[in-house]
Amino acid sequence: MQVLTVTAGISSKFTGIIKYFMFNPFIKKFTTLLDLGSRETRILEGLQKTRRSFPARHRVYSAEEPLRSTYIIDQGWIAKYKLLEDGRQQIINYALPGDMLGIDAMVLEKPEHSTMTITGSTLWQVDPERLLDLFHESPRLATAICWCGTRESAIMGEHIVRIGRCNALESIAHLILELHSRLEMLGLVSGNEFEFPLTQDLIADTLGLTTVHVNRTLRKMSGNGLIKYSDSRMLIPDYGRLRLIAGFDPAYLEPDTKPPVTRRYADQIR
Amino acid sequence: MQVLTVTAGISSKFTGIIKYFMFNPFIKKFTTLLDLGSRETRILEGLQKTRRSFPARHRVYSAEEPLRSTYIIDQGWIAKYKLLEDGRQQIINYALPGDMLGIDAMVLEKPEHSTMTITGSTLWQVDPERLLDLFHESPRLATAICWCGTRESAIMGEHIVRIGRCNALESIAHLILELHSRLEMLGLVSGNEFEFPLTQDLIADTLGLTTVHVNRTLRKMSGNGLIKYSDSRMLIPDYGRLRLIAGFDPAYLEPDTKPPVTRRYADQIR
DNA sequence: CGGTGTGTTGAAAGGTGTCAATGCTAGTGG
DNA sequence: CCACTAGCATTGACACCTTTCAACACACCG
Repeated sequence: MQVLTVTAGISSKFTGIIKYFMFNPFIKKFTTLLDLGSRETRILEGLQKTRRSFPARHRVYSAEEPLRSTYIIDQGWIAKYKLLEDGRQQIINYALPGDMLGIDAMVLEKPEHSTMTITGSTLWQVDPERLLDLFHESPRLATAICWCGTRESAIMGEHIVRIGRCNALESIAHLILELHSRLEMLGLVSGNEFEFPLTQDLIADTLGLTTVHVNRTLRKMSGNGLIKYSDSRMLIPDYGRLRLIAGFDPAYLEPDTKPPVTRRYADQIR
Repeated sequence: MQVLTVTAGISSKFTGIIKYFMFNPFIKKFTTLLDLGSRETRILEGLQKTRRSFPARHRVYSAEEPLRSTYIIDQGWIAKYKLLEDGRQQIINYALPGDMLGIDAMVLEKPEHSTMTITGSTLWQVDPERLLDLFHESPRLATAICWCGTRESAIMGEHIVRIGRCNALESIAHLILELHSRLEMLGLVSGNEFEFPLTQDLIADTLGLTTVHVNRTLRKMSGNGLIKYSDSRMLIPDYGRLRLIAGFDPAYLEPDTKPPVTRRYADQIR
């Protein structure tokens, strides 16, 4: 549990900076896109000031109230969702360690969605005005943050396709595979098995289905040996077969190795 | 048709800069968020170099091929969509005058979706590396571009809700009202009536329905006096009633007047 | 003039939702 | 240690929204 004791902004005198990278999913994400100079690393670390913990099933912020903070997820699963007046609920997206939450706060008074923790979670609370500062201090990091937005849009786009044009089996399979890929990038998958804290209720609200139908589909998938699912853990016995059913291609989750942003201004690494 | 003859980067000596703002949906969009200095205006104008026209139902770029350009829409409707292997199609989003297309190109080799024109359209073609330059030249504009991304995410979020949790009637109503609001901001609505070039086929691919069902629902809506729809024109006789059915609130389309981004660094207007 | 794209309608099939009841497990408090 | 509750998973029967398949009308266009 040494990870948990790492302090924000810790000097590299105390902890090898490389080691810190490996343990901090937020900075690690940036290094997959850009080579970071030490000044840039310091700026990113500087964002991570206040650390807050939330229990499972706890609202982080609500679409009803003004949002004065941005967050960076250190650990835990968070759902962004919207509520309809009659109680219907739709989950828009999931945020995992390293993801940012509520960047909206930079340009909007109220967020476009509400958020709740799925599991117990710890977040870095960031002042949105500090984020604006970052845009002025390091244009390279600004583009990287834009990339985070682009990636999230890509995820939402896939989400739209699976809700709109896939049946229950396909869309559940696709959701499982997406989360699998994202967790794998975080080093949270071992042997195609991973923590999967979503209840059937949540899956239903994610894919626009009912709990009952999710249950039936999940049972069928278990029966067919497509998944093994119990005790909040998911196992994918035959990745290829599941992938085929879902029509899943993880490309939209992975950063390109050679986009313009990595080439241009590469000499300004600081 | 004077609008069409305005040249990019035109000097304010020739055309009052205010007038130019009013005619250019891209720059106009920025002015709703930020007060622009003349240098910033020049940077934005500088982006709009090559102007290209496309006929209706024409692909602008495809998810299969590398994307080397970003676009700014001057006029026309463009659909972002994805194709599944078996031919199913899902429209992710619509882009209207003033919107940007393919910002992905800044950070990705291949775009996350394909695009096609709905109507005949004219676009400004922008070099994505020039966009990167913009991040370095004007952090304020960079944040504004981020805001464009945030707004698009908000639109996609609403889209997810209407596909996932709304029935055909609700989601069609919601789509109509969203487009109505967006067109209204562009000054393209007169008396709750507006050009509506979507075929029932396209509506179906947008909302994850079938053409047949869209047709039936649309007929029912016409029968109830909810809409008047013919000849590519849409009329909303009773806005309040349609709004109620759709559960529509245009807040997610409108920029806040006082977000942090407009306050901080306001002294750096140049 | 025929072809193509779009809109329209009917009948039947099917996926998904609704309602309702039950079982199971973990946690709580007495 | 045992009721008791809350949350989640599971199942059956039935209704309904939506799809599928098929056919036809209409306008536009080369």
